[in-house]
Amino acid sequence: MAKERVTVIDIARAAGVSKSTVSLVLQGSSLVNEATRAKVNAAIRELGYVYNRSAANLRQSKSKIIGIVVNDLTNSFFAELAVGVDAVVQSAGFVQFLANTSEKIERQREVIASMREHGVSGLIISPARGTEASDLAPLVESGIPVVLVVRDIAGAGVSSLTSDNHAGAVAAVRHLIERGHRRIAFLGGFADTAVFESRVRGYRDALLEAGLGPQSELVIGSAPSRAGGVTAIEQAMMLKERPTAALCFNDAVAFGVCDGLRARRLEPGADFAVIGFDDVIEAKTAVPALTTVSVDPQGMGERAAELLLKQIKAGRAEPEAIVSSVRLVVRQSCGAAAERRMKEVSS
Amino acid sequence: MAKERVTVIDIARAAGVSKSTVSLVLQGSSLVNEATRAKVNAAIRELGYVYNRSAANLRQSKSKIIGIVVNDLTNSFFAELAVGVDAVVQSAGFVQFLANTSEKIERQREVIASMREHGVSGLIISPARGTEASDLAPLVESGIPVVLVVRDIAGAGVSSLTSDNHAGAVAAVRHLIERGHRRIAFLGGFADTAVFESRVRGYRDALLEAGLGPQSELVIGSAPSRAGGVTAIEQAMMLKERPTAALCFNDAVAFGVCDGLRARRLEPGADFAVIGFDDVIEAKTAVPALTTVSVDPQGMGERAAELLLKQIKAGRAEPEAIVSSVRLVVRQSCGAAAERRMKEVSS
DNA sequence: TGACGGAATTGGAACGTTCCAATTATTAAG
DNA sequence: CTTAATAATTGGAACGTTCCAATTCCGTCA
Repeated sequence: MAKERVTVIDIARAAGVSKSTVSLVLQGSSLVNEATRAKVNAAIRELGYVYNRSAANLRQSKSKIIGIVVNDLTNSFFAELAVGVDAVVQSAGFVQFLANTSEKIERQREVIASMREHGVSGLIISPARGTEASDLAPLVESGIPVVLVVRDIAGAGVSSLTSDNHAGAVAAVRHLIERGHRRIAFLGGFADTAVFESRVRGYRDALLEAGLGPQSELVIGSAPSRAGGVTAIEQAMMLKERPTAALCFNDAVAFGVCDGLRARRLEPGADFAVIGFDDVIEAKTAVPALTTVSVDPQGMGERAAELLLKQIKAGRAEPEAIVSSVRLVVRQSCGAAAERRMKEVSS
Repeated sequence: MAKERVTVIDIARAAGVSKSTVSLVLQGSSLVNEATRAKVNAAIRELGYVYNRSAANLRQSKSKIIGIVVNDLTNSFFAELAVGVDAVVQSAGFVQFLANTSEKIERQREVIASMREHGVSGLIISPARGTEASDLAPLVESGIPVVLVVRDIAGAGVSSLTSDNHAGAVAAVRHLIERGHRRIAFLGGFADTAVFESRVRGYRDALLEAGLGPQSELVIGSAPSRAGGVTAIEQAMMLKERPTAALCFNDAVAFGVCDGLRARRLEPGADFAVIGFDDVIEAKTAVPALTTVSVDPQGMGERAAELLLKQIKAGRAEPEAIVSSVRLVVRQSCGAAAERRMKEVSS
């Protein structure tokens, strides 16, 4: 029962042609006669041939693999990003090699090395916290196209695709100010990331623009998770002057903030306004539906993949830094929808 | 700047040894002298050599890749499963090839074919809805070790790792009955899956055991998502005789049910008892914390990977069907924790 | 000194594909 | 019927590694 591997040579023999012809058929070449193509395909089915990509890769010294490395797959933002990438990558005839680093630089180094050994033709990386340009240097020198996504790294010399975090935060805070809020917190996230930095900067700028001084005690970091959101809002509610609204680092934190609010018998959307960031799928269906800055992770994954494929096709391309625009999606959790409904009725 | 690929031969030349010796070093063979090993390693670093796995795979006709195909990566249950697999697989020196089928049989066929072409040494599959034994036949005939996870497929002739859905459902429903509930609903999930079938069977058996007749109108299917949970509970509340408690198909549905309850000004845990299934990470931190049947997706991923690695090592092993036990984790959403606290105080 | 044995090293063949240049078959034109 | 042009097919080399059998090295013992 231990079957020998069937190779192009076996197919060739069965179909009465040469291995070169079989190879041509495999590649869908137009050079081969329709009748022989049929014969060959029949033999392939007959013998249960499976293509050996290792051999092909070796010969052509290139593969149809693209690698994607994410820092936290259990965060649904990144899971969605990955499925976005997968969708376009596979429809371009590539296959995706996905690795999760759990924010560990060392693990990231390993998986990138492993991907290079497998001869990926390109890499999409959402770098782990603390990744520096020097960590990526050997990779970019090798000339493999790389697209950094979500988190950019200064001086890395590769393309990047990030969201306009600053503008998103500004829009969210302006909206809260319009709704009459004066004490607005920024909750969650690790302070040492570029994403955090730009979102907080947007938050500060919007506050300043409205003449509301910098309220440093209202910026409260935490793990960027649901649990982190709970602790952040608890901390915020310990202040003598409590906030009445919060912009959260991401949607997971925002959900945690809602949880923490309810634990204190406060209803998010009614008693306290909360705005998230990212617009993960659950944001729409949660109760109250989450007002959030839509980043469209899946769409970002798709665009990153397209950018990468373009670079692969073009050979060596100039690195470009794309910042994709975001928009505020107003739902219930900031209390705005209700007010607007009233306004619509009264006008 | 276009660099030539550096190969073992270049290393050999630089280190003044033969390519065979370099190969030995690469494989960590004990045959090679410590001094030469050092020389070779120095040359490897010096020239920036990167191992070509395609060539190695071709020669040895085996790879260090294991494939994992899941039916829905955006569901955090499966994302966690994947990270569990990744953890053990990578510490065994393998690398993970992850693909998402989005429940599409056709896509599943493609990714499995692609993985075979890449010469994976084993496959962990959480099959798409409607997958039949015949879909997997060519794969299992090829002798590649396969472990089915989460969803078993009758007659496939491969190992499987599932959770004890029946026992979990029985435990959950018994708990609700003990708490005094008499009208208990089963909410969410697609009726044509084996997982649904066994959970509902457990639900029915527990009801029967307590002399509560079959309450067929209380079994309400829906998409196994948060949005699905909202619609299911809405439907349940339209009945003339409303339920007072529900066992949900999974945690996502349970969260949706909580949302739907709140939309009707009912507080989950106080006014209505809800129990989930799976115990995803958010279950613990949600408010109210979700009572749920713990399936430990990450642990399941780890066990599936271990099972697969064992089979790969053993060559051809007898297929085994493992059903991993589950346990009811009582938190707040079923109202039990509060009662118990009262009891503890009074006793 | 020579023979022996274990440790370390080595050249060449092989893995299954693709590419290239060359060959053969077919058709069209004169 | 010959020649040219085009279409279809082909054998062999090459890709970078590992494996095998063979060889060299070196110290030890008689």
